[in-house]
Amino acid sequence: MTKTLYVGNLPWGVTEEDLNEAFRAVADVKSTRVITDRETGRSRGFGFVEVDDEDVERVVAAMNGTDLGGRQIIVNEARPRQQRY
DNA sequence: GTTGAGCGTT
Repeated sequence: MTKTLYVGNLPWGVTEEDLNEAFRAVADVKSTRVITDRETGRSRGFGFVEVDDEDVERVVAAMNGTDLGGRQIIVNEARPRQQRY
């Protein structure tokens, strides 16, 4: 099973490859997704990383607050997509 | 060519 991680506070130039390279050092990254603006195509400055659910806590502990592309990224378990508070 | 808290596309 896999779980999704929310990755925020990203620099504008960061890509899925950057996330993959950064997170693959800590866990087996299933997939990465950087949210880009649907209309303009520019990065929104955050993304999602999918890893094995048993690795989620380790990845958060290892990557949250670390530097990526010059900024300290925010790593946390993502919320369900449908629910919107 | 810009921006800076946030939670993604069917």
